[in-house]
Amino acid sequence: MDPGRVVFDSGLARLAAPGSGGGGPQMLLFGGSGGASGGGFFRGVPGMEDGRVINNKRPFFTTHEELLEEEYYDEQAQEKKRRLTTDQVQMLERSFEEENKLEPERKTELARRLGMAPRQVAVWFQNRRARWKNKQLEQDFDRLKAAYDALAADHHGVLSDNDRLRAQVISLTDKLEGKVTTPSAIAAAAQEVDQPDEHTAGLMVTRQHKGDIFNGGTNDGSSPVVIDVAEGTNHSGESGCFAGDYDNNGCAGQYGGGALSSEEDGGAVSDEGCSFHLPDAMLAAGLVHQAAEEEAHLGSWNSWFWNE
DNA sequence: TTGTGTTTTATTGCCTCC
DNA sequence: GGAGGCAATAAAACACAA
Repeated sequence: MDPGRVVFDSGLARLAAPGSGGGGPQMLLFGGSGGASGGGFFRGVPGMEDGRVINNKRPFFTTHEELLEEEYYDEQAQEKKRRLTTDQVQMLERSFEEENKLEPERKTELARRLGMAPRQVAVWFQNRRARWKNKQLEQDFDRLKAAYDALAADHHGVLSDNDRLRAQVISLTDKLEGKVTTPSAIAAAAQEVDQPDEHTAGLMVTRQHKGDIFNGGTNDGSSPVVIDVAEGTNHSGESGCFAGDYDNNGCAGQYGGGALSSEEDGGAVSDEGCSFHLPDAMLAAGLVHQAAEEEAHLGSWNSWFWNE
């Protein structure tokens, strides 16, 4: 094709009707603003004047065969870019929805039907995949954020439960004020307090005592599970809900360290002269455990406890 | 009209696969 | 080694508020 030849006629009209026959004059990029931004087709395009090539630059409209020449395309790349028409974009979008990867045959066919260079089609798909990926990432982020928010709300609920249970502990402590020094009294106190709700029970089941003292060694699941309040831990190695809440130094606090020392501390109980209070069923259970250890020193009351 | 932010088109360089 | 994909980026086109 003569480099100086410019085809004006139906270039845009054909673009407005994609697929309306191939082989005719096609539009390539560059060439001013084809519509939205106003101005003539060739406004501001170097080498063009009244639609005529006035130097050795190629025209904006050319044949399909030339569109397929990458060399020609590269040559044109030095000029201004222009946006694809609405129809071109729509068709590309439809094609992208069918398959977001572009096989060579499809690329060639799309380029032919849209009057674009194959490389242009490839670039469009590349950029479209990038936009699609970004959108996916945004959606993933939104989903994760929603999940996080739900978890945070749930966590807030747990904290509220925690506060409520603390208040319950204080209330029950008041009710159960008084010296409790014997295993039978402890057991009675434990029975007096409210049955723990599901949440409290969950908190209580924090550790299966190895070598359960009540059963003489093995824990078959039927024996009491105790919480180690003396260490102020939740038995996962971290400070738990009640960590630091109870004075574990000496007997001054509600729970004297000696009185509630766990078997990890050696199990030896030295609560002489100390008195302590039972806050609720949970802690009473801890005291039951503790008292049992005391009894272990004095002699076995295991059978007594379970047969009581 | 102009400044500024966003979107779109295109390039570059690197990587992977055949 | 060539083809194709992707991330990063440039730059033109576009949108919009002041």
